[in-house]
Amino acid sequence: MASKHRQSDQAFKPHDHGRCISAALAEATRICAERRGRLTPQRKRVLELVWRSHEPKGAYGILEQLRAEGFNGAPPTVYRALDFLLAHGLIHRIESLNAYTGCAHPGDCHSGQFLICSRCNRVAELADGRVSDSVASCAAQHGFEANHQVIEIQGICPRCKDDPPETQR
Amino acid sequence: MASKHRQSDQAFKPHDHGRCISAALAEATRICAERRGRLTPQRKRVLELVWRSHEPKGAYGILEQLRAEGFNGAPPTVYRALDFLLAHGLIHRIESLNAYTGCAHPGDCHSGQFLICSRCNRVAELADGRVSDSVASCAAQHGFEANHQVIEIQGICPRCKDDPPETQR
DNA sequence: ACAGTTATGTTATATTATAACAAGTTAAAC
DNA sequence: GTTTAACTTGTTATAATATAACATAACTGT
Repeated sequence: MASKHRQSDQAFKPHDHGRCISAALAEATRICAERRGRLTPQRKRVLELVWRSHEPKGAYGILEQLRAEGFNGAPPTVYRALDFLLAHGLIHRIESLNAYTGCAHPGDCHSGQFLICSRCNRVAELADGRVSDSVASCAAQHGFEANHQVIEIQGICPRCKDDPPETQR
Repeated sequence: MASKHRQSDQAFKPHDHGRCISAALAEATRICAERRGRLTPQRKRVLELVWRSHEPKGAYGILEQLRAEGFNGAPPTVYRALDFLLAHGLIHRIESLNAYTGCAHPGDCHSGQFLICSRCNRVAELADGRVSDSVASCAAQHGFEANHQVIEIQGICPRCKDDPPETQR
C-alpha cells in the first residue's frame, strides 16, 4: 500500500541532469550485465539520447540526433534499440505522445504513472502504489486480468504554474 | 467516492449491440441539439461506425467502411468527424491503439478507464470514481494541475479467460 | 575455427495524421 | 429573403510514426 518514490517528480525541478544521465547509464549497464542483455554501443547511445532530453523524445528525433553525430542509419535501427530498452525496462513509451522517456525505476518491472506537462512538455514518472493498486483492484473487480497499466496524466506542472515557461532557463 | 457505472464492462458480455448503437445515436442527437453542435449526417455515420464495431476502430478503418458504402472521401473528412465527436465527448480515443471507441457515458465530461483485451481486442469503458480520485489526488500531491487522465489497462477479459476467442460467436 | 544466435544495415512500404486552400452549406442578422 | 459570417466538407499533397523483409556482420559458446 505504501508508495515508493525514487526520482518521483524531480523532472519538474531544476536539478543536475548530467548526474541523472550517468546514473541511468551505469544502472542500465549493471542491469543488462545481470541478465545477459547486450547493451551495445548503439543501444547505450540511444538510451543516453533519451535521457539527455528533458522531454520525451520521438524515434525520429533520436534518429536525427544520431545522424547529426555522423551515424548513418535508418528508422529500424532506432526502433530496434528502443524495443530492446523497452523490453528491459530501461525506458518507457508515452502512448499519448508517441515518444520515449528514460525510466526512473529501472530493473523492477513496474507500472508507472506519468505526469505530462502540456506547457513545457516535460514528463515526471511516479510510482504511486495507491494508484496502481486502485487500478488493479478495479480491473480485478470486473474479472479482468490486467497485465499492463497505461496511466498518463496531462496538465500543468508546478513550475509552469508559477513561471511561464519562457521565464525558465 | 462512489463509483458510477452505466454500461461498465458490458462490452465483454454478449448483449444486443444494436440497441447500444441506437441508444448511443439517440443520445448523441439529444446532446448535440442541446449545445447546438451540428451532428451532420457524416458525423452521425462515423459515430455509428465507431459504435458498430466491438473493437475500437482506426480512422482508416472507418474511411474504408465509408468508401465501401460509396462515400468518396479522404482522411481529413474522417479525422474532422472524429475531432468533432471527441470534442463533444461522444467517443474516446484509445491512445495505446490509435483507435476510437464509442463513449459509454456521453454528455458529462469525464475521465474514463479502459480495459483493453489483448485477445479479442474489445474495450470496456469504466468510470470508477475511486480510480480517478486516486489519480487526481496523486497528481495534486505533486503540485500538478491535472486536466485529463489517460488510463488504459491491458490484459485478458473475463470472457477470453474462460473461452478462447475462437469459440466465441 | 565452427555453428548458432543475436545484432545491425538497407530498401521499401505500411500506417496514422495534418497542412493548406477551395468550394459548398447552414444560421442569423439585417 | 437576401446578404454576411460562420461552419462544414472536398481535395491534394505531405508529414510523422512504424514495420516487413531480407542481407550482412558480429558476437557466444563449444
